[in-house]
Amino acid sequence: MAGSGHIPEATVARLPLYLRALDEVAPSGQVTVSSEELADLSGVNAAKVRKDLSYLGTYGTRGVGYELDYLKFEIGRALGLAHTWPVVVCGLGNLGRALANHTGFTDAGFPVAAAVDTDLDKIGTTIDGVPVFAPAELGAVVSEFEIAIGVIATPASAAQAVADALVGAGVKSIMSFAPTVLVVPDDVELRAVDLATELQILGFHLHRSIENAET
Amino acid sequence: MAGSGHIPEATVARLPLYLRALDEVAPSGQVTVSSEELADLSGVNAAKVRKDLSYLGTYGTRGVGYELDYLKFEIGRALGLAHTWPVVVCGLGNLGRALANHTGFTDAGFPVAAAVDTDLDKIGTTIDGVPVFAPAELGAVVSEFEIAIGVIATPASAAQAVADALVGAGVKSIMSFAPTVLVVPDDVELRAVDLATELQILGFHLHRSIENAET
DNA sequence: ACGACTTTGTGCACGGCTTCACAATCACAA
DNA sequence: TTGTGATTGTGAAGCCGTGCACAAAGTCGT
Ligand SMILES: NC(=O)c1ccc[n+]([C@@H]2O[C@H](COP(=O)([O-])OP(=O)(O)OC[C@H]3O[C@@H](n4cnc5c(N)ncnc54)[C@H](O)[C@@H]3O)[C@@H](O)[C@H]2O)c1
Ligand SMILES: NC(=O)c1ccc[n+]([C@@H]2O[C@H](COP(=O)([O-])OP(=O)(O)OC[C@H]3O[C@@H](n4cnc5c(N)ncnc54)[C@H](O)[C@@H]3O)[C@@H](O)[C@H]2O)c1
Repeated sequence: MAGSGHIPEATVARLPLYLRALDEVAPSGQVTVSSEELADLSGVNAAKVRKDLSYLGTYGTRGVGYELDYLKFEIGRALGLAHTWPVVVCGLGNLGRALANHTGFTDAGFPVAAAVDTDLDKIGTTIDGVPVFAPAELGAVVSEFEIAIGVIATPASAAQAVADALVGAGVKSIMSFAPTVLVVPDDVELRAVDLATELQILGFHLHRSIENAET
Repeated sequence: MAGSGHIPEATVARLPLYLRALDEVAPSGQVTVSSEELADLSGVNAAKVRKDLSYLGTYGTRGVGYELDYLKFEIGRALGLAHTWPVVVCGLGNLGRALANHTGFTDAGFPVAAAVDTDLDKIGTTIDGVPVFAPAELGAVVSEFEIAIGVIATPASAAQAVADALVGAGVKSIMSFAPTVLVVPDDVELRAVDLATELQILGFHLHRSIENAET
């Protein structure tokens, strides 16, 4: 079964974890991995690992496990890892600079090729090897650097306008750090990373455990 | 029904969104909000909003909507927002500094009270108003500042050791940015924010839409 | 060649989340 | 007081993801 059919979203979200786990095993010279081992390394259930991999059409060998190199290749292919997707960072403030300076993204195939900011002092300069442009130049930047992904790291008040500009420039994938609801067309993939919300969820659990302790 | 019973995790994750949406409405002088309006502002389905709010035991008025101030109070109470939860940032590199310098966390009730780092040049100094300590001092720091949440922004290779140290110091909530699997006891709440994985998920969709276009 | 052992692939049942649809309920005007 | 219009609260159905459990299928030692 399985094969190149539809891959569930939950599975897609775990594929990068498997890939990372495999990279940790590789140096050991090991040739195969069992679903159990992969499960331990990636922090998920072994049955889930097997079901996930079955969606790729990747077959392991019963009694042995999965061939390491082949599995890495298959997961990488499913994720489209052969391609590199250049990123533009919008808003080079505290967070934007940290992102631009991060080498891990380039290593994963997502080089930060350019940035845009409204700050006149930054426009025209190169920060951490990343050239900075004015927002008005976004369209040209997207074509020039073949930008595939836009990262929004501006204040929340500017986020929707930046998102609109990215969409207008033809960008189909956006990752936003701005704590606000963004509206984008259906064919644009939006992932919102909301750190304050993450903290509030932690706060909720802290709060509740205290309440329960008092009871 | 409902009341102070168990609140589903999915609902908890949306409560901060509602709170943010309500803060946007407040200045308008409006007294009540309908579930529909709240749904638009927070980007979720109206029925979901009503069901979520019903878990809080917060009752709106049929034909009218929810009283704004009362709703804000109730959601805030459910999230434990009365309390402030001091945070320690572990690893003051690119990302750690951005986090430490971010005012939004303090505003939301999560002040960055202290940081730890192995860099001898940083230990003993104050960066962006945050005092920096050596990892060995973590236990003392946690008691001294009544730390409730630990944020891990060290290289992945050090993340598990830092997590262990946080757990050892009695911290029950951890937010990690390190791209690695962390193991913590059951009574410790761990939220892993993996930006490279987020990008890879976007990459997957880009990859697939290209594939489909070719077919 | 064969049996013992290992590990995969998946059918199935379960639980949680989402969404629809609508009766119940309230405000308010006449 | 009664009718009208609006909006909530929730039962029920459907969907998706999880995890168990086990037959199928391979390896390996003898
Ligand atoms: N710093 C953090 O650790 C952190 C944490 C969580 C969330 N965030 C969110 O990330 C976003 C950025 O945070 P920050 O701390 O880097 O803010 P910042 O104020 O340091 O930086 C914002 C940058 O965006 C630029 N900018 C403003 N309007 C712009 C526009 N229209 N187009 C392009 N650039 C524009 C500014 O010039 C500035 O350089 C905010 O929405 C913030 O809430 C930040
Ligand atoms: N910078 C980013 O935008 C970004 C994006 C995604 C993920 N991350 C992840 O976040 C983490 C931090 O990234 P960064 O760019 O800030 O790295 P960095 O190298 O700039 O900073 C790491 C900091 O941690 C300190 N450190 C090292 N070992 C430590 C220990 N045992 N205890 C305390 N402090 C220690 C170092 O002295 C340094 O200051 C990494 O795991 C990285 O993969 C970063």
